[in-house]
Amino acid sequence: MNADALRGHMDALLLSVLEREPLHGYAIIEALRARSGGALDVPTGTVYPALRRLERAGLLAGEWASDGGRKRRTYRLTDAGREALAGERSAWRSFTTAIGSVLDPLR
Amino acid sequence: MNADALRGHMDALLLSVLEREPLHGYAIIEALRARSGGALDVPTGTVYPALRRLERAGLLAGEWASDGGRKRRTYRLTDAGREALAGERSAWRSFTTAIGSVLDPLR
DNA sequence: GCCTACATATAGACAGCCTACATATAGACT
DNA sequence: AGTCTATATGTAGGCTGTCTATATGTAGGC
Repeated sequence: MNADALRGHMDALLLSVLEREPLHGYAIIEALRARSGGALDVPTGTVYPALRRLERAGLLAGEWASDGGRKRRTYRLTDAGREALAGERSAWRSFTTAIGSVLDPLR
Repeated sequence: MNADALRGHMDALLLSVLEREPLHGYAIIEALRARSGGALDVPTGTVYPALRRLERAGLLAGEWASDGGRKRRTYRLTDAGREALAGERSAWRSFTTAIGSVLDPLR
């Protein structure tokens, strides 16, 4: 997976994976890998700053928790995050339609 | 259309639009707009540098021509460009499948 | 003369994803 | 005890490609 291709779609991925249940960063990375069948292997240096950014934007709410000795920062979708996710989904459809109509010779 | 979303897909778009016939930059922009039903309106400051980049990479070959007093630089796909286009198409399918599998709740 | 469409090009800003590094706990194996 | 792997979070700095803004010039309509 080319790095640049992800540009601008990271937010949608993070919001989407948090739709059903709150997760912490590491679990999010695993969920992305699992859901994509291994195609998406996003480095920590991408995810953690992105989560912070989304939290600052009010789309996520983060909270520290402890499981044994390990500290985890668990993120959940805010209401604004849920709205943003709907927008991202819509944007994704427009995006694939637009690029697809150029790339796909039969259309 | 969000600017960042295009990242890493510009090459595929440009190669694809040049697949059938050589075109000059301005015509490429119009072709992208037409094929996408107006969704893709790529600024000149994006296209011209990108064409140069693809030419340096050996995927396109550019040639100056004149139509009346107007100078045009017409680009055509090289063999390497045709191969690259096939790779871009394949990458695009992988990409949409991967992202789609995360974004689409029914899958 | 002025405006729009056609046509190309560059400089500099900006954003976000990456690599690499730093830190720390838990558990398995030797 | 020491090592290794998996778990878990985080930052600094680099890279690169898209954008905005600007510049230049021709052709044709009004």
